[in-house]
Amino acid sequence: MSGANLKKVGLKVTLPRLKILEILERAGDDHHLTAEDVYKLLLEQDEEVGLATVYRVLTQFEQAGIVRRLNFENNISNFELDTGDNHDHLVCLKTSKVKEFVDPVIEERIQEIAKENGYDLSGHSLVIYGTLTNEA
Amino acid sequence: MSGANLKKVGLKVTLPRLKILEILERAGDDHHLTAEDVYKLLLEQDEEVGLATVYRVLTQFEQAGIVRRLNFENNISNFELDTGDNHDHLVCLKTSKVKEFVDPVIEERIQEIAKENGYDLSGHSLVIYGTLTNEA
DNA sequence: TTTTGTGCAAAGAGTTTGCAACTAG
DNA sequence: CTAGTTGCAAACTCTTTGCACAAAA
Repeated sequence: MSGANLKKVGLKVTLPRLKILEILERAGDDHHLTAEDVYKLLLEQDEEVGLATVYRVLTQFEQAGIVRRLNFENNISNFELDTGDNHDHLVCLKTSKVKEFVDPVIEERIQEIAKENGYDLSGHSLVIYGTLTNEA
Repeated sequence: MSGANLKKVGLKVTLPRLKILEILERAGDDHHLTAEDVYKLLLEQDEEVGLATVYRVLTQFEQAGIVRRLNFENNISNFELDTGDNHDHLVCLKTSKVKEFVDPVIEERIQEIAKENGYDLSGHSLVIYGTLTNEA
């Protein structure tokens, strides 16, 4: 993911956008960042980017399919790079650590359930909540 | 559900609480009301209840296990009577109509996934989004 | 009467927007 | 040059809180 990709979706290649992309990449799998998180990380590396810009950029990325917006229980948005695999999430209620998983069985049932009920499926959101017991 | 049940969970039987309970009951399966919805319904039947009270009461009901709080995509809370069956939701993106379902296969997979990943399962949230095609 | 609940207005959190200054193409 | 982008402050939406008054037990 880089400048070329930004251009491809019709977004000018600017410093804030590149930096935010970089932060999302660096965050990896079990960090699903809030806008605030991204903003703070930018400050830590002495980038002068406003919080409003972070929101705008994340929203644009979402619309461009670069980023997924996740809504966990707290009514606050978390963002992750959209890797294309349509994974779901396991959230630890103690540590807030997030793990990703894909389950073909569930995936299939979801499609069937949508069909059975006369819905034209467009997506789903599955979050499993629990507490991590013995850390691997 | 009535005054007796309120008392059982340690809540005084008051008019706002009874009226809100009544509204939730009347709403039925495919109406998952926001606090605002409940508030407006109260006004429509000429009940003088403040929005803050609606929020307070719904939160108390949630803690008492009378009500479930649902968070769909929009980061706004919807409330429904907690019937005990742990159902999930199908949401129509056009009409916002909500349908409930229970799927044993998915239920089982969720338990397995939690275990496989070393999580002590405490709950989950599954929402399927789609558009209702030919209304039944 | 004592405890608990209520209404109102104000505060709070997260997010969005208007606008003048700036910058990539 | 000029259309798109940014930072800031102000606005907005949903939700919670402080407090004086009111109602339940």
